[in-house]
Amino acid sequence: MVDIDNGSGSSAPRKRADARRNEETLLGVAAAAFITSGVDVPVRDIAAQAGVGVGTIYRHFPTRADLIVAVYRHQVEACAEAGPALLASSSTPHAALALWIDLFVDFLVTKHGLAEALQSDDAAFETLHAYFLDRLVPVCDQLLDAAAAAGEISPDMDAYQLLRGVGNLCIGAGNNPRYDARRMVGLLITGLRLH
Amino acid sequence: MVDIDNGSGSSAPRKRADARRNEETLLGVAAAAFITSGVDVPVRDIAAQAGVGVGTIYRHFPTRADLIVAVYRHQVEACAEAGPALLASSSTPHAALALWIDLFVDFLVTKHGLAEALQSDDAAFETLHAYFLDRLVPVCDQLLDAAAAAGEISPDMDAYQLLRGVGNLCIGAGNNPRYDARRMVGLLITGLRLH
DNA sequence: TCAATATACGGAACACAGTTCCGTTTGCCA
DNA sequence: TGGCAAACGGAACTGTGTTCCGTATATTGA
Repeated sequence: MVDIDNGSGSSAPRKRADARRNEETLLGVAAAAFITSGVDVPVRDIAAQAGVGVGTIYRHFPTRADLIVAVYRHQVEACAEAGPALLASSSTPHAALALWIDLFVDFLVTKHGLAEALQSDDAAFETLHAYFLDRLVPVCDQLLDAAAAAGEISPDMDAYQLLRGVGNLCIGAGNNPRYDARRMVGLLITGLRLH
Repeated sequence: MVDIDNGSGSSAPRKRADARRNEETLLGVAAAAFITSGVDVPVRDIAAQAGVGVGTIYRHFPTRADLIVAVYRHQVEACAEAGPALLASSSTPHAALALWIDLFVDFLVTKHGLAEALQSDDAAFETLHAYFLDRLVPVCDQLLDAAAAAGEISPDMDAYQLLRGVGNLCIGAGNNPRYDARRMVGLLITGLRLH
């Protein structure tokens, strides 16, 4: 569904040069717009900024979720890859889990509206949901397993549920000085620990 | 902003009978619609169900938030009043806090879309936000103070922040069997406890 | 270099929900 | 019962997502 390559190699028939150029431009403009206006920024605004028609956006990114995924793919990958690394370098699995969750939270709270979109049950965000889950649940699962094996946490904590809870706690952070998502998530992870 | 009385007493000039009747009807229809379609049900749908024009809804309830508050006012009051009662009847302040939060969570997870609306930064939900906060923050504060005084929790937990976190955790509950908001909130409250 | 053609583009048009506004109706009181 | 303030209904306006199709153009083969 989301295919950003095709700059040279790969099998697909290879896209036209203007199409590739537009896709590139759109990714850049969207990234900037997400920062200034949140991921809910109107499609028309992005189109206008990029100097293309709305049709062009929809052709490249059939749903808003596809655009969001494309913009943040690198960062999500980095987060996913940090999981095993932290597990190897931390003093205990629970510490690794806490650090990894911190990474995830830092990512979410700096993306205006992303946490909201991630939890939305709107069908338009299905792809977004699926991508994050596919990529991060296995990593989280690994960390939870390790912590459970070490007897640090109860073995019945589900990775999906934990990520969902953490994502929920990040909603509204970043535009409300009285709410500190990091602190709340910290409490949640503390609560996970056995004694 | 929200005035539902005027059936007889009070000072205001007293409303016309048809107006009072419509308000009553709208509250009933809205309550039913909120259950079947969530608090985001289109205004037109409520109007059609009630057999009135949309203008009539807006006249009685200037914003959707006013309608939601009117529908759930009794339950919120009950929740607020349960705070001191639980504090008096529980074994420890932390236990009272946990029970009270459970009450709040039970309320939220059974109202499709309410938790989302509560955290939305959409200006239309300002009234909703304000009402819940005005009514519940002081109660939560009292419980937190008592628990802190008993040395059960850290004294720097802010009631607003805790309620916000709990509200966030309730988002998406009730339409996702894989996510148990009660469990997540339980972890949060556990994490609050010192040792 | 020059058609021919598939590919991509732009933006008008449509769908849908919130909200406003005003001509019409109706309850109330003298 | 007549007059009027109060309330009503719903058409119309706004903003946003999404679709669709006539037009433009990159690419390719001759």
